[in-house]
Amino acid sequence: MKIYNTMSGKKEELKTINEGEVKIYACGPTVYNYIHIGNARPICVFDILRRYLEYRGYKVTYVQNFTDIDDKIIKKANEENSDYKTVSEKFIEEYKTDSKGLNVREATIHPKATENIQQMIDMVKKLEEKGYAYSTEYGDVYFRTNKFREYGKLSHQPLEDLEAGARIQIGDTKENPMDFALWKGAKEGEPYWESPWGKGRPGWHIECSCMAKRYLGDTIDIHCGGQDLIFPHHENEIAQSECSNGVTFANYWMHNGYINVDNKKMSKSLGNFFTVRDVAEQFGYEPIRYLMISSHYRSPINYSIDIIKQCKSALDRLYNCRQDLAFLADSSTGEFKEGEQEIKDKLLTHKDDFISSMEDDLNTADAISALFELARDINSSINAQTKPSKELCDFALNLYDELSGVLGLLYEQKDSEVKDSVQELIDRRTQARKDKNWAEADKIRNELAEMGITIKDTPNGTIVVTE
RNA sequence: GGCGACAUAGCCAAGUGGUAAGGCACGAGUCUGCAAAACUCUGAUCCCCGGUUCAAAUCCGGGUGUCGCCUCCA
Repeated sequence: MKIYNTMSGKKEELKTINEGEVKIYACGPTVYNYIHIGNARPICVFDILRRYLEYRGYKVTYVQNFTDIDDKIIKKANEENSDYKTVSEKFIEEYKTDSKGLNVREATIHPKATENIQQMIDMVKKLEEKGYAYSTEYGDVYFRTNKFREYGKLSHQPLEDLEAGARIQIGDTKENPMDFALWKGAKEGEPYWESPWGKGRPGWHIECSCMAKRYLGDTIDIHCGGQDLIFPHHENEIAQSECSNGVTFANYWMHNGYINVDNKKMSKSLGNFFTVRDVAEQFGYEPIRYLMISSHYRSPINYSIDIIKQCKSALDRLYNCRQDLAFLADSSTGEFKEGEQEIKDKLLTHKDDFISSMEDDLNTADAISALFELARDINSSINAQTKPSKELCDFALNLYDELSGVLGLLYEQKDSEVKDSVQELIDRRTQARKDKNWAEADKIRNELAEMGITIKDTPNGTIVVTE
């Protein structure tokens, strides 16, 4: 598989440290609020990366952290007259609700920053011993950026250029404006942990360096996150990890593009965000996931209600195909018939297309078009036929589920169990239609509609569409 | 100021040298008692100007426009 590596700026063939295994670290949320559509993008995209790698036979260890101690969490807790732990625990639960709704699989490990304080203290100590860190009179510890010659290698900006744009704060005790906090001395009323530098708490960047090291090792295969983490977060992680461990931190860096609103980046600070929860309540979760898949993960996406509606319609098409096929598979019998082998071969070409798209830097937009082509062939070559064999139906259904499963789509499977009372109405209507008693048939259909049940007639019987 | 991304039909969006995938919406037709679904058909000289080439949406140069990072942010 080819992956675009931010570090090199090129697509590279994925070569893992251990054959057949991939170690992935994905930066997780700071839990002080509901996630918005922009946050949902890396969550969905890298879930698909993981699913695809597993589909291709890799053993994937996927670590995604929760930042559960941070300025913003403390601020939120103060606003609500609460404490950081109450806030973070609440929003970890809310996060899990949303990610489950988006059909994102749980990470192999979901570590929390506060469960790794000792590891962070140890790493900061080590950096201090090696001369990469210094403490100040306020109990803060900073990373000495100009000691790390490669600082800026991920964002492709030499330190001097970064400095030129940096803001210097009055009263700053840093040696250099680009130095960043590894450990923050506790201010009055803030949560703290004991450390060699007094009471304090970890800086944001050190968390990820430590959790990646603890759960995946000194060098990992893929590190991923949003483009806005390239600088300074990931740059700083590299500085911390490589200076303390002495080896390359991550072999591949993957970054997803932004979700925009009216062509402006969706962000909490701009306030132009839509929460996943709100959109899901109106349209369901799945159109959000579909939106992430419908374009390449590095391209920007312009969010709008209209786009979500389009995604929903596109999903309906995929669901319709599957529903008809499943219905048919249920009622059909027998082994491959004459001519069906050709149909099978034709369907398989879409699988090849699907895989080669995914192999090319996770081109989900191209991959999903293969799924639509598969749907079209299933509709015309199987669903429209009166008596396809059971073997062909099952083959097609398995293939369809296989490919949609890699993308994590079509997970809102409708309950195929139809209530007896409903089935009875449908049977009565079927009889009425046989008798050409259209008035009675339409009356029953209206009754069903009033119950919120939509039906459609196919050559192979009547299907319940929604209930 | 430094670094970077993007510009393809009404909308969304693939395609990185050989005359434009897919989806949504619209229209026409087929099928069906009707409805729904499905199927078929219809629609783009790929932001502009040069250049390279037998051949460019695709490479090079120059414009124009939009956005991002350099500050917490996915």
